[in-house]
Amino acid sequence: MRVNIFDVAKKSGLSIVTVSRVLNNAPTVRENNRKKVLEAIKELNYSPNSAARTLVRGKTGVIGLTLTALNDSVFDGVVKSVFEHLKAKGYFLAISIETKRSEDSLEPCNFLFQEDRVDGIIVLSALEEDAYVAELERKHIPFVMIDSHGDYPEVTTVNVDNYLGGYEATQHLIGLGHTRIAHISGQDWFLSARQRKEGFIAAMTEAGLSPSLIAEGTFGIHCGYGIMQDWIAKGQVPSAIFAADDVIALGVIRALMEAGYNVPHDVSVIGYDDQTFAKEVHPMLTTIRQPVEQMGAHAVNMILDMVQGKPNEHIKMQLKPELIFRESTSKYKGVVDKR
Amino acid sequence: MRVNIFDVAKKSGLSIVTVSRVLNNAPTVRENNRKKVLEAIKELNYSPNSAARTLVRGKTGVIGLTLTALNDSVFDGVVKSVFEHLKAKGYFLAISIETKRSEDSLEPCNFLFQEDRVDGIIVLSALEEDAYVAELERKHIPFVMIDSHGDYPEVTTVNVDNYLGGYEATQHLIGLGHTRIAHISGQDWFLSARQRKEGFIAAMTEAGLSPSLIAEGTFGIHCGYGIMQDWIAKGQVPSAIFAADDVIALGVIRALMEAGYNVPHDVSVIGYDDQTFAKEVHPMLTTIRQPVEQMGAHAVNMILDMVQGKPNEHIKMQLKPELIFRESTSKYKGVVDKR
DNA sequence: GTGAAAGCGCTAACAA
DNA sequence: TTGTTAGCGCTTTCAC
Repeated sequence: MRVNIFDVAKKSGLSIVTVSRVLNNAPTVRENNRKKVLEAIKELNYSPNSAARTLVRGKTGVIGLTLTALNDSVFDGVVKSVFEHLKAKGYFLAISIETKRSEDSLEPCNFLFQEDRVDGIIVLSALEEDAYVAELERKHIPFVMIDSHGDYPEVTTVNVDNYLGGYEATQHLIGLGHTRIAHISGQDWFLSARQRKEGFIAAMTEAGLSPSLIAEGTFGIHCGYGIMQDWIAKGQVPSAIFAADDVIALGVIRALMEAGYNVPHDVSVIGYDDQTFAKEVHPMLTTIRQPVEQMGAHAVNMILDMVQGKPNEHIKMQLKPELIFRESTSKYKGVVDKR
Repeated sequence: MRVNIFDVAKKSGLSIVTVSRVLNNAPTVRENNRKKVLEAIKELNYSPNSAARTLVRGKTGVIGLTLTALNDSVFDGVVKSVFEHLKAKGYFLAISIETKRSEDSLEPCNFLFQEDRVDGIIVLSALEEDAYVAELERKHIPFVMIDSHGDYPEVTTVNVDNYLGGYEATQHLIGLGHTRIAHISGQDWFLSARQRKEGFIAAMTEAGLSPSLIAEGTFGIHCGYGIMQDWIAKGQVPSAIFAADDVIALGVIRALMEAGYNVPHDVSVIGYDDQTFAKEVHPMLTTIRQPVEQMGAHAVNMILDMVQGKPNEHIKMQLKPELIFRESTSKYKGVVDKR
């Protein structure tokens, strides 16, 4: 059978209480005895049973994270960051991957919420946010949302300033001399998509340009290709395009290349997210990078504060994105015409 | 305070034992009483404390998964599959992201292994496999390895036939009429890299071609770009290239395009893994897809069998990859020369 | 500084 | 069919 605290007590000649004290770094243990216990622990290769601890302490020591996809540089970065910071504080990470629920499913909105296996939850860019918020509040499970789409005054959130990102992406293009600039946005029900678009509009308007070329696309999907093809067919090729994410940008570039346009010579394209592939493709993507490490770090700090009962005035953290200037954008070279 | 089994017992007018029986679907409960209990459970919104269950049952109901990166279509697919299959069996998924250990770290090789929080572990394409295997066997933690690089006779593994993948990729190129075919491999210490290379060599040799153009690259890193540039500089441009993964292929294509070559007109390039971006780039990548869903499904079945004590003769499962023919490869058009 | 005893919430023997 | 009793391994009063 597994070695337990009694075995350690017996071996060290002390009581289980003293062993427990050593385990928990209680100051009231004679140095000599502490050594004995530590030695016994090492010799027996003992480690405390976490279920027993959880039972008596009422805390599990694990934080849940719900997300929809892993294969994304932003999510990947955030998850890694969350994992590392949790690990540093002695917490475990449990993951729940939310797939689209079938319409008529009666299943509660998330697996992780069904049991008491986590002390708190980090919700990363959820699809069905409203349901999550409602359920989590009903169950009184502490939670933090990263990249939330809706607006929940009572909820603690960590977001990146998408307005600023859209604004800076557009300014970058304007600074390069472009005036006919298009934007392909994400789905409108994503707050982030709306904010990037607003940033675009603001920058354009400020520069006295018309922000009229806007198409609504779909994050992460190859919509850029179709939209661009459409614009090409209609003879509406702008000299620069701000795509709401890198995948859209990729599709745009593919359509342009197939139609004989050169990027960035004929058309500049800027993406968003700085996906891993962004610096592998030809041309390398100019894009907006999100501060994934910080996002994870803050989310962890906040959720642990909440779990540990520290006051938390449902903070709204807002982080800044960063422009990464690579090859897919360049100075305006003149009227665009298919060569 | 949280509602517990006593509350349910009181409310339903039965003992906690009967409640427990209902919870565990014991057949020996009068239908009438079962209903009463169920009703009380619902009214009180009760759910059993998992720590208490874990403590008494000696099983946690969670399976750990260790990996090195998420941002990869293959890993992503496997993790999703593992998650879904575990969920279907009522298990939770805990994740540990292995980052490279600092040289002098005394830290045990993996976080998840340190406590008794998991019933078993799925090791996904680990970097320091030997250490893992040793540690896990020493601790008697059941485990299954997916995409293992070394050769461990005693370990249960799920792998994809990389030899076959390399063979088919090469055959595809040969079938297209190519004869001067190069291969950029992954690091040689990856079994998968060696096997893909062997498949390449076998296919070439079988066709009476010389498999002499081989360069050792680095999985997932932009090595393809540099190697291809080198070949171009030396005037050693083959008419087709089999890259050991899609990222390498991307780099190869970028170098070719920058040097004025057309892919696939001048040079055909085939990748490996079918990353998400593979069908977004221009040209869309021809590649080898791994059966990620099956990999996850089998790994889960195996680990749960082991956890539940079913006999398991350290199975070596070998799955088949699939060729995805897209745009980056085409029929041999004649001598390659820069146009 | 240390230990005896109670109890966290549940399941498994054993009786009834 | 149901309930009583005894733990699972640990932490936490509360005496000593």
